[in-house]
Amino acid sequence: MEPRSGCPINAAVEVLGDRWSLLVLRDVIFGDRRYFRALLTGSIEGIASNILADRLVRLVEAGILTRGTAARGQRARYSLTETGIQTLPIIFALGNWGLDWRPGSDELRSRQQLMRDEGPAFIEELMDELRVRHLDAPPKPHDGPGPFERLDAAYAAAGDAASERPVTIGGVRRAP
Amino acid sequence: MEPRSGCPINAAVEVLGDRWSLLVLRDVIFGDRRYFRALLTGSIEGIASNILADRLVRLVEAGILTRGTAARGQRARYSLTETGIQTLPIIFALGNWGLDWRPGSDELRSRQQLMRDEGPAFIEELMDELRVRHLDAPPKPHDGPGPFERLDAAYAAAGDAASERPVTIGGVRRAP
DNA sequence: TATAGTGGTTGCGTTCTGCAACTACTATAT
DNA sequence: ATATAGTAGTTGCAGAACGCAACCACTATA
Repeated sequence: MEPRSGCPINAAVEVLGDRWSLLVLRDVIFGDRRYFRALLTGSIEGIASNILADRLVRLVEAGILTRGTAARGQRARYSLTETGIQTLPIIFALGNWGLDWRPGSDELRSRQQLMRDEGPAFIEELMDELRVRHLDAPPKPHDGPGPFERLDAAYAAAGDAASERPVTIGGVRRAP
Repeated sequence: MEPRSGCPINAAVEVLGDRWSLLVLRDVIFGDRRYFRALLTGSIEGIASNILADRLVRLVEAGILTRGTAARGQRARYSLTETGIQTLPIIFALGNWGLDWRPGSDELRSRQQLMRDEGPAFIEELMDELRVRHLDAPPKPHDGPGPFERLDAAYAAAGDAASERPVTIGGVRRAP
């Protein structure tokens, strides 16, 4: 994989510029999916197992993920490196653009909306929390829920609202 | 091109997640390359003509570029839309990551370095200038050189420095 | 009338992607 | 001991995307 040029934008595109790598990272970061099966079955876009296997190898080779030592057939845990944690601003920028200029579902858009509303400090907070989860950094004390808890709460609220609306009759919630 | 999911990150990846689209946009934005031949011959990564033609069609379809009306064999000028201008933060984030975590050449890295050093306001300044160039927005008055002139100067200085160093003898510049 | 320049298109071989089935191993329950 | 479920992948194969070189249709200039 010799680089096509010395441009830093190209250097990033060569590693991350395909239809799956950034989605795998998204699921590792926001979904806290650390195992092959979790990434495979949890992917809303439906990644194929051979593609996932290939991307995990590439991301490890690029120094974005590390793979815990595990023999074949054993649970192998993937962790973000600092290099991987630093892809969050890229994912954030992509999500903001998608939110503004592409269609999408309300549930999934709510997470991006919250991140943007909270401002740049929130991204730093998320990255700090990723260092705790993936790099064994000492936890920082928050008052109140952590950044990922707030994201999950926003997502759950939007999901409930979206699934409630069509099955609510006379203000009474019905079974889905 | 039905979306694989309603996630805004995925929505952006579906449009921009390949090995060429963002590099074409980089050349339109930073190199001010507006014509097919300029993009083709100016590409440092060496894009093929059929790939470039395909990407221009896709970027126009996605509402990122517009194509000036021109018959076959006539110069057709491509312009950024507001949607296209708003990809700058994505390109900026990718470049920052590439600068930090991937190797590259000093000349090409200097532009990214300057953008980062100047801070977020500089990105806004660049986007404003793109609106002038591509959307016929009224020019904003600056004192001193515009943002792209500053970038080009940084690039030229780094390029000179890189090519000067080995051919400078006794402090006197020699012909390359 | 020729030459250079415009924006592409066409063949053709290579690489990447995606689906389904399968492999090899471990852990747990019977 | 044997069956079952769960782990992380691998393999085969077909179709799509990519990349190189050559070519096309048109315009402007000499």
